[in-house]
This record gives sequence, structure tokens and C-alpha cells, in this order.
Amino acid sequence: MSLKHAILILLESQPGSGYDLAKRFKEGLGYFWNAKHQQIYQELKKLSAAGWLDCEAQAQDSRPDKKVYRLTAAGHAELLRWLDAPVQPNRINDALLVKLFGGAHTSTANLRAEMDRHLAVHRKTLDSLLAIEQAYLALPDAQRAAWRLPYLTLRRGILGEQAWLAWAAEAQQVLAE
Amino acid sequence: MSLKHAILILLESQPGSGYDLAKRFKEGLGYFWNAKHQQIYQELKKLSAAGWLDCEAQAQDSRPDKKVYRLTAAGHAELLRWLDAPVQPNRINDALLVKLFGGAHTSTANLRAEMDRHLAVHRKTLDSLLAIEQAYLALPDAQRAAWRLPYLTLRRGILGEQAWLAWAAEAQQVLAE
DNA sequence: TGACCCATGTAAGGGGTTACATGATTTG
DNA sequence: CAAATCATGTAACCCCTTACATGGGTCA
Repeated sequence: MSLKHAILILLESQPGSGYDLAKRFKEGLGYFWNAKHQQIYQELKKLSAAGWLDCEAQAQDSRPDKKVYRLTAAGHAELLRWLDAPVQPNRINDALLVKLFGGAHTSTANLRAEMDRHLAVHRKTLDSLLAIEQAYLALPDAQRAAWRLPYLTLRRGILGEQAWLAWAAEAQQVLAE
Repeated sequence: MSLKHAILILLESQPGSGYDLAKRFKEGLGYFWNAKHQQIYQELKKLSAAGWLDCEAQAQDSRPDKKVYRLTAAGHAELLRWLDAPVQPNRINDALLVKLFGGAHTSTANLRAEMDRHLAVHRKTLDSLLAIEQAYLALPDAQRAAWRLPYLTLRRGILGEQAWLAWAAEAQQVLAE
């Protein structure tokens, strides 16, 4: 899939370590691509083996050593190739919907409780996305222009979460009967 | 995850073969849970090994034999257990957003073409969901009541696709500049 | 005749999670 | 004193996709 290419994109704009990437995933890409550190370290190894990354060990005092990765020319070429190729639309595998689909076999109280749990998560996600949007909108024009494509992905998150919440309202009405 | 439990739900309401389930996935659950036949056959084997399904070979003339699976008591208990337990919110790994995020390294023409491809897919999906909704709304009250929970999952699909399209309109405006 | 439906699988490999493992430094 | 941050990994396992494999019946 495209964890590989997400990593290439992040390292293209700024070399970094695995730990570093994990943080950047949580912040920038986190709301539409998740990756745990274990997987990131594995991918970095594979990307290096493929010749797309160079790795330089960097000693630090009073901190563990780190390995700083950066794109090679081949890595850059691969990134461009991937960006040029079509990506497949996403499959969505949503366990909550499976549960609702089969919900006739359990109590509506249970389903309501489940919805409430998810509602809390989605509300929190939306709030944090809106906060990031506020920060973006407060930037000077030049920086806003530089971030306009990442901003589109943020908008996707916001519209998606708002739609989720609108649906949840419908669902709660049905479950209240 | 919950492919196992999606299968249990389908077989609970109606015993069937692997081929059969693959079709039912495409129709009923398909817009929020995807499964290829290869995986379904594997899962059926595992579910049988776990004692959750019984399998009965059924000979047919002028057609290949089929294996009809149905829930055991243990399978039914497992389904109830799963329905009672909380499910984790979904992770979303969306390659299109990764591409947009890194889109500064390619041409906007390329990004526009990519968006157009996805747009066509999402429009088609929405159309088919709306058609299913029309069929649902035309049902007599009693049947509508019986399908109200699956209908909620359909609504999720509709609201989700509409939100996607609204976002795409925003994105196209940005990419048109 | 070619495409599609019925019907079932194996095998290889990639993607991702969970559990386990270590150990110093900084902050509340 | 406890928790979080910095920093890196291994191993086992599950989930899922892709490619390969077979073979009869129906319909245009």
C-alpha cells in the first residue's frame, strides 16, 4: 500500500529518524494514515534495502543514538513514479457498521452505549481538527499557500467527521424508539 | 477483526455456502465490509475448526456440489458475546489523501485527473446506495421496521459519500487555481 | 465461441497489530 | 516518585490481496 510512500513524502521534506516519523505521523498524517513505531522501523529497513533511503547513525549525548534517514536519488524517483500512478479507492471495513447490521440479535441499550462511545471519539477528533484548521487560517498568506494541499486533507477529515456526527444523530433517533 | 462476525451474522439469518456469502457480501454488507471469496473460504474453515459452524455437503446435479454452513450453538453464543463487547473505532488509511498531502511534488493536472477518477467511483457508489434506499422506502411498514438497523448502515454510506463529494468540490476548486 | 455464472480451493507474500524487551533523561 | 519522552528493535500472529488452478452449464 502506501505507508512506504507516506514515509518517502515525510522524509523528502525533512530527513529524520524512525521515532521522529512516528511523531510526524501522529501530528500531520495521523488522521488519515496510522502507523505504529514497530511498523515504521520495519518499513525503514525495507526502504533502505530497496535503495530508496540512506541511513546515517548519529550519536547524541544524554540521549540514545538515532539513525537519520534521507531520500536517495532512487527514492526521489520512486516517489515521483508513485505520485504519477493512479491509487485505488479505499476499501472501508467498519466493524461498528457490522455490529449495527447484526444489531437485531442484541439489545438497543447495548447499541446505544456503543454509539455513545464512538460519538465521544469522533467529537474529540473533530474538535482537534477544527483547532488545527484555526491555526492554519491564522497563518500569513504565503504559508497558507504552501500548505494548501495538506489543508485539503484536513478538510477531508473535518467534512468526514461532521458527516459521521450527522449520521450518529439519525442513528440515535432510530435507537431511541 | 470482524470478518468472522460478519459471516456469523449472515449465516445466523440464513445458512449458506461460501459462494453464497460472497454474493451476500457484495450486496448487503459490501459498502462497508469487503471480502474476496478466497478469504471467505479460509474463514469458513477457521470458524468450523473453532466449532462455531457446522458444514453439510450438498450434492447438486448440473451444478458443482456445495458446502452449506450453519451456526452451531457455540457459534450463536460467540456472536452474542461479540455483539456485547465494544468494538474499536476504525482506522482510516487513505492513499488518495497521502497523495494529496505530498502533491506538491507532482503536477496539479495529475492531481486533478486522480480526483476525477475517484469522483466517478464515488458518484456511482452514491447512486447505487440511493437506489437501494428508494427500494427500502417503498417497502410496507412491517418490512421497513425489520430492516431498520441495516438501513442505518445504508444511511451511513449515503451520508459518507455525500460528504466525500462535497469535499471533492472544495478540492477541485483549490486544484483549479 | 466467448463471456459469465456456479462452485471450490491453494500458495505466496505484503500489511498491520500485539506482546515483549531495554534503558537513560526530563518533567510534574 | 511516577510518568512521560527519547530511541530502537524482535517475534508471533492475524488479516488481506494477488496469482494460480479447475471445470461444467448457460446465454448471446
